[in-house]
Amino acid sequence: MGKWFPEYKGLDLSQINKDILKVWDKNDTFHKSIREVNGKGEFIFYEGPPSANGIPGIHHVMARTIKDAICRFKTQCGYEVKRKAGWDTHGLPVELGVEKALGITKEDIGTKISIEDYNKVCRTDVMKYTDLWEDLTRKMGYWINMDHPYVTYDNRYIETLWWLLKQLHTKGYLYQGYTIQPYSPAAGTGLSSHELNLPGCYHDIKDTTCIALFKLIRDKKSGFLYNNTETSDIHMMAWTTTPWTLPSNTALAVGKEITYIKVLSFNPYSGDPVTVIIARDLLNALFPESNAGLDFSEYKPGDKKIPFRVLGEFTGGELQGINYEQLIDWIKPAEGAFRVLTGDFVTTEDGTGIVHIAPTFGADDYRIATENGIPPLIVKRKDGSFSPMVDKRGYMVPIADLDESFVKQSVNINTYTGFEARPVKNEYDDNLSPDTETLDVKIAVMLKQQGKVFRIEKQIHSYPHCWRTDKPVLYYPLDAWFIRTTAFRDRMIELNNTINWKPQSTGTGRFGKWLENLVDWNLSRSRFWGTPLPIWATEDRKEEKCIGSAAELKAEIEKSINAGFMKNNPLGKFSEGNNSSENYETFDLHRPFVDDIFLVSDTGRKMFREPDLIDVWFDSGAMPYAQAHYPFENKDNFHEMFPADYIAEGVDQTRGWFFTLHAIATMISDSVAFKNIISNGLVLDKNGNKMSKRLGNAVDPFSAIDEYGSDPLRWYMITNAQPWDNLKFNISGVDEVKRKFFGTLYNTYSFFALYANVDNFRYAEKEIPVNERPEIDRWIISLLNSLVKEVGRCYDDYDLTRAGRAIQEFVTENLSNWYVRLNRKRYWGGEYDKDKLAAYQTLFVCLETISRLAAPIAPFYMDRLFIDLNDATGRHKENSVHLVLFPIYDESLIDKALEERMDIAQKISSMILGLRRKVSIKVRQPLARIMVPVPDKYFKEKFEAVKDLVLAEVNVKEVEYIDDTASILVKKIKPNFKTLGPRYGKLMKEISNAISALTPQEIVSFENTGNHPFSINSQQIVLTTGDVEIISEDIPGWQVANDGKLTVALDITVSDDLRYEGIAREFVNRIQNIRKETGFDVTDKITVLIEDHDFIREAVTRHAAYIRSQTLATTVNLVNSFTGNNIREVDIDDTVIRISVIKNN
RNA sequence: AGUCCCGUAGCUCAGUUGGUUAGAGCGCUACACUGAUAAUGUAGAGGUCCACGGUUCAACUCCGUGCGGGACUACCA
Repeated sequence: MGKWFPEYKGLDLSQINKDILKVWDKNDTFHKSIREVNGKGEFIFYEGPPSANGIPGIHHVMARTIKDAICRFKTQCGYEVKRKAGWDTHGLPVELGVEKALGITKEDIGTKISIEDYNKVCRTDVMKYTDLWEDLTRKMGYWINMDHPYVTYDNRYIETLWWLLKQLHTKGYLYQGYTIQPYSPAAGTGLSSHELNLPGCYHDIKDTTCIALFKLIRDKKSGFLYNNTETSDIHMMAWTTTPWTLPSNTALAVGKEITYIKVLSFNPYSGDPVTVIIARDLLNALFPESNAGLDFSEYKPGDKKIPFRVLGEFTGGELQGINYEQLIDWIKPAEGAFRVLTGDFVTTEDGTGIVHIAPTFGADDYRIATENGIPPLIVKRKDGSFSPMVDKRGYMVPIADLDESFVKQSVNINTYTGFEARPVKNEYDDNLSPDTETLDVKIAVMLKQQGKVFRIEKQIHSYPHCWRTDKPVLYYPLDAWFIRTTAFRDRMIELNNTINWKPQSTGTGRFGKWLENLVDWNLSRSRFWGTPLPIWATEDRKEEKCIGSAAELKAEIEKSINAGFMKNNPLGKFSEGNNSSENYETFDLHRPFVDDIFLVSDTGRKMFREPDLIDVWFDSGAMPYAQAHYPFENKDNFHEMFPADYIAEGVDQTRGWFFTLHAIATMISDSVAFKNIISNGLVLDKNGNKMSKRLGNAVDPFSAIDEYGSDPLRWYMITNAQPWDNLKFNISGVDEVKRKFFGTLYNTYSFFALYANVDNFRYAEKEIPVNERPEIDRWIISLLNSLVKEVGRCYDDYDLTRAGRAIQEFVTENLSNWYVRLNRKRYWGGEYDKDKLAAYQTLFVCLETISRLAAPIAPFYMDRLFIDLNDATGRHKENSVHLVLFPIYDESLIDKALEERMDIAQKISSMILGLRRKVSIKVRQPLARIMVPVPDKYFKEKFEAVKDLVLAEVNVKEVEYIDDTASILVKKIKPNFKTLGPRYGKLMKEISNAISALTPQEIVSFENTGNHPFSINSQQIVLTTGDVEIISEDIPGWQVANDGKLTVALDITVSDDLRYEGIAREFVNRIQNIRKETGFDVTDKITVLIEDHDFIREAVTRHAAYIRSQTLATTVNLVNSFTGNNIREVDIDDTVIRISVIKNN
């Protein structure tokens, strides 16, 4: 005898989770699933490596479900799905975590703790929650290959990174420059953006602002400006909140499309006439409209009201390229300075619409200056280095610090002397009292005396402060290494257009726009735990070397030893070509060890390593290469792992991992790194707030999985909202999924198993051809095939949400609530005949197909279901749903007409049930007939096919069609806007009114003749039946219900015959309940004795046979008195009857 | 500030090329049904489809401008 279909006491998804994990372990299911079928080939997935120094959260379950479901689906499609796990181990979060744990700050590293010890702590700390992560991976059913995960701190991983960097360096794409970064002069350190975002960093401070006047040089370019000027000079006005940057000014920026005007007026401080240029939109901010009419001749210096006159108008584009005189002549810059540029960041919201550019102190300034070849204002120091004219302590450079010949050439000692060695903000010098005149004020006053300023004002604005010292931050240029990503901008955009983004808008919008506005990638990080920059340079930076492999480094060190710069070779034990971890553990490429390596230049000079680390995003973005240790390994089969077919991460990775993957692949391989991508949104708490440990609203994935099992969690996350929408995570939603979807599916299976076991169904019989099965079987099979088609299409399109929703709808609505409900009687009792077999086969196939369709999203329960179905029948040789191929749909089994018929049946049934409820007649009480008006000629044919189902469902004897339309039906007519709208346009409103005004007679005649001519505004209009919708709304004297075109009427007369039958059904119901309460088995035979009573006598006598058949009773007798036990009292229509139900021996 | 996502019932979400009664589930209320029962059915209450403007015979749907929530990037005279 074959196995049974297992029957369960209840649905415990948490237990199933655990059981299935054991089964997978025992059968090694995951490894078996990594195979290809039918030569499908590989499907490559890249895992965005998590960092194991944090505890996994519920959002990781979300992201990983999305990853997992697609990979499982592709496995089911026959692909060999490659997916290597990895760990991200470098980076600031790790360091900050360690700093916190050790109670130290960045300054302590190298002093209180050695870099070596510090990095040692980082190395262990970063893996501290590895166990938790692996546990989550396992419990949530995330199938990823954990056998040999890549680890970014591994020397082999770093070696690939170095190789990649060398490729870029060789081609000139890796260069040193500087970048404007927030810097704390008081703490002597740069600040990261997150340090700037710490709460309380921004304070309001009061600054001196001024509008400076930049005198233009009259030449060919500017000549057109002077044609109607009364003054000999023309000035551009530029506003600044940091007058101390004015000495560093080397350019002015205007907006290309912005309109500027030339204004004649007086300098309010000197009283001299001036001609100035300002944006037209901002004219009245400086020159009040009310002063426009003032007489120039009456103006006296010192007057509050200053007359002005507009003399001309031009665009920013016309001003481009004009030269001006240096505003403050302390230090001369290199050639090419003092030019008007155009910049897209210039606005007319405040100031003058003209922006002063100091390339050494502003990010925008730096960028626009670089793009236009404008030199920054820098000074040469005694040690030969160059720096901005403000030093890192926040002081104007003292003349004494400067190179002597530079001073001779470029410094105006007379003018500079009063200002050198002053702090740019008083806070930087503890000896200065807060009310000391600031440098800003001093400069402003100086400009005022020289007539070079138009207005001086105090302004309050918010400004970032250093969180350690609480002193204002300085934006300061710091050395950094860059990758020239801008050189690849167009190619990156081109390649991006070939990527399938989900949602598309993230690709074209957020990511696409990011690429269009790309700047060079700042690779430098002044930290300790990370991949060191493999560049060595001589002290004067004239010569540099970029190292691309361990072997190369070893060889270079040998040269260095020969040159006498090193004593021994730290890579001495390393042997090239041996890729074992042992070989790669004989040295360490991290700091401080690399810092102690000195190389020799080609000219024999000593070279030092550049102290920076590289951005960790380079680590993760290089993962396609580095996980393979390319090109040191996998050189020939790299195409089998690159590019990825699919990746998925949170949308917050757009500028992170998504970008670095894309950039590196473009630069190194001229290829995309991934072909398809899902970027998901955030997981918020149920109120839409960000989850955080601090607020205590974070959901623990482990306890959620433990309570519900992973499947409901996964199902909820996928089906509740599209992945890219933020998910408001509510655990009650998980509970609902459990009850609604899994509960219903489990019930359906339980129902099937119960009867299949009774009848010993094992799917051993020959399959009954679908066209020989009953209508309702063909209907559910049709829907099932439609479902397979739809779900497959959705998965193929990376649309998990639609796939899951379609499956759920099918299971709960169609399979359970309609198919099983209507077919229950086919399974219990009766012969094991063809009809019953068809019922079993149909339901079995539905269940089995569902398990295969839903397996990617709910891998545990679906495998349970599949195994239970398959073990009893042995239909598949595979012992897991994850090893079986995705179902294939049969187009010929999809019958849309049949689906429509059943839709009619469902609607009419529910209308009749509604009517019964309205008049309070129980469904158990049979009724004689329903009447259905026939809306069109095909209707009768359609309804005949499903008539029996409807009648059985609503307990009515027969159906009567009403095709005679005129007499009893009350009709309603509605215009069909879709056909009429395009034809009549503006007349629609009146036509609509005319149609609703039709009398019943007119409607009838319209129906009979098939057209209805009439006129509106003397325009002739002819309606045909296609232009309107005629529905039968009411049948006077009947209980009637409507749903769209469908109408049904119910005859509610209860004759004696019907009443007797109703009573008999009441008895069946009571006896069934007694059977169940008493604990009889479903198959037990019984004897029923009913106390005789006038009210029920006729009913029981007439329908004894019916009662017997329904309740498995051998005898149903009326008696006057009882003996024996199990005597109950039942209430039938308020009459109490005693009844005895006894199991036969 | 820029870019992107979202805004439909108390809650979570559908709503397909614009077409006239805007749907589902949960929750609430009432009544039914029940040898699938931690289910199920029917009905009721609950909507200015964020606002305003435009296109159109017709806008939840298309366009524009705001407002609100969120994410990322950036911090500017």
